[in-house]
Amino acid sequence: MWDGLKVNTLAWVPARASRSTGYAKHAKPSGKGLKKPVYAGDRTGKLSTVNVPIYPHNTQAHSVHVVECYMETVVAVEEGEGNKQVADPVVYQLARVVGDGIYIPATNDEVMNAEDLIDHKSSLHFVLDNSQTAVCTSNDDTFDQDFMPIVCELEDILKLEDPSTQEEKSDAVVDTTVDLSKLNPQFEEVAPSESTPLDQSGDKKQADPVPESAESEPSISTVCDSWKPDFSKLKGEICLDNLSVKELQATFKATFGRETSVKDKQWLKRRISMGLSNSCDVSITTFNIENNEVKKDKLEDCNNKDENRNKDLTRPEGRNVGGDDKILAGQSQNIQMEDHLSGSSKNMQSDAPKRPIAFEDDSQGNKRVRKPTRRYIEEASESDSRDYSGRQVSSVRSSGNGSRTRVKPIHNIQPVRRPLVTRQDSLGGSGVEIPYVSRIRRGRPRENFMSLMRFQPCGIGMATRLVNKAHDGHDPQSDNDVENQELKATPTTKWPLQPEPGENEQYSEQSADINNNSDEGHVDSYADVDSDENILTVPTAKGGMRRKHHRPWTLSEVVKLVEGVSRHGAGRWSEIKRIAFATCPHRTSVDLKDKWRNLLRASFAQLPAEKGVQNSKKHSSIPIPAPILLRVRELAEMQSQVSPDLRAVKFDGHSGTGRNANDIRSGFL
DNA sequence: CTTAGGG
DNA sequence: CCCTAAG
Repeated sequence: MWDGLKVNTLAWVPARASRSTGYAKHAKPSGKGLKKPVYAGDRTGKLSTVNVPIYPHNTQAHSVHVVECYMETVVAVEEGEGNKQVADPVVYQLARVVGDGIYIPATNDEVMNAEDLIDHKSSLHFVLDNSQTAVCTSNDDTFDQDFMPIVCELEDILKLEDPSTQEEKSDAVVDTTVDLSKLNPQFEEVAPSESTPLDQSGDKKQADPVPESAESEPSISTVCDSWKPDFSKLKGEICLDNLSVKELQATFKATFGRETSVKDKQWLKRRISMGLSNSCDVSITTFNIENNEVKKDKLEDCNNKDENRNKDLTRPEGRNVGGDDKILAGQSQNIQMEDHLSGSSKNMQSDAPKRPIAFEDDSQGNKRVRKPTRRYIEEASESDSRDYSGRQVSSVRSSGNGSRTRVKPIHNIQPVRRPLVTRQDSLGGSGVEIPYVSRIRRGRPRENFMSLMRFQPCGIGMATRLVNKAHDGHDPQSDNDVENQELKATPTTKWPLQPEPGENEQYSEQSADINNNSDEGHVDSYADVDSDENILTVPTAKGGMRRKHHRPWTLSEVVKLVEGVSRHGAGRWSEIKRIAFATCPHRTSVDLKDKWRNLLRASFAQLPAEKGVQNSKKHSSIPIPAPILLRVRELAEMQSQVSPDLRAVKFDGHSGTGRNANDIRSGFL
């Protein structure tokens, strides 16, 4: 058990949290140096804790609370430490041991099946790995130290890679993949055994809050069967069943952002539904708490499972078990509720005075006021005093020192090589050229980029390519010798066998391509895009130009985002980033915010039409399925972040009033 | 460092 | 996406 990891086993391994927030901070509890392994949940429902030993200091059991569970990641906090640990969840990812301490990110199938098999806890147990040293040859000390996988010994998982054989597997194995509920503790109580969600909305409320492990278990495939049509019933009308292989492939692409050559309908459907189920199987807290009673919001979740959430509040164990908000919000939620219940609306009152007086009367649109940005001032001023341009800018830059750490050193290093790079000032068409100083490095700072990606399925591909790229033509802005060296120096061999780079998303064509010997070789049309350094633009197929490191959002990313917002509330971007996007080193919290903003627009823009599964725009970006947009809209309304005019279109009375329980940061928007 | 907004 | 201001 302590002899390290068996080859071909799956393990939950700590993942780096994010590049923006940093691993050490969140995943490495100070002082302890080691993170606790975690187990994701079991079928009996309530389980959100598990006892695991902690290596190497002792083998004493430790409890961990699973607070979040996404497809490939599990987030947990140490149990019983309440307050301080809530802020420090640890993210674990499923990985496979391929030998000699080499890990590769779990494939999609593995993830799915692990989720599935995890339910049958009899069939798995966890062991701690003491073979860190073998595993971690990295230079990243935190990595070495922190590596502590838990293993699910599930050999059979390995056999599930072949889509063609999957079809022959028992339904129990194959079809449950959609039912994330089993993996995520918070879902345990909400999985309806049958009946379509749309129908449930009424009864579910009064439904007996008995754990349905007993009922739902035998009907796994029922759930699934009913789920698919259900999904098609959603206003979005995605009906995977009716789609041809071609269409399924298209949907797959839309969902995961890449093509697939798999022709297996079942396989495609599974994958797509899984990509989407993240959003639609998820229960959302859409209720308001008023006067000590839970009032369901008018808004309905995709599957209307939220009703079940109400039960959580009345159920005794609910508080202890609740998967998401309840734990994450944790203690503060109690406070929140106090506020709500006491009717003192402390939030509002205490917040209001703090607000600048100028905002007082701006009941709705109290957006932050911004004075003109420095850039704007600069550019504006430069447009009429061109001879200053050089010095002015640079002086301003240097005055803003500290915050621009990524610019300054570069200047110091290579001041001469870029004597005068200029860009066209777009301001007012004046055509003034101004120094390009501020654009030297567009990418975000790459703090330990490589080590960061080591555990990121989504990063591997990029990493590999980065290394390759390090040799080819330096772009004009190759002021990054340091980085390049770093890249070359760092052996990208941590997950060497991962032929499936991509974006960590819920796909893995690995199996497919291997088995089909597929014609379509290039699976990864997007991953290249983000090879960083290439700052400029690349020609796209349509002749347009696209920014080089623009990485289109995949549907599943969108789904994750939406889900994240639903859990943590819009605005908690770093939180969402850390938890839901732990496996996506790109996508900073800012990105999330931006994307959400776009989704918001999209969701309301689409309102009038209210038709069309996938807006048949010729947008090169992926179309957002209507159900998702719908949910975005719901969340937006829920969190009263709909702009007034848009809101007018939708609801009438319910606009700015009710702050729901989900809106933890009520009083400020 | 994080969030909000403008570009 | 990028950038910056404001906390």
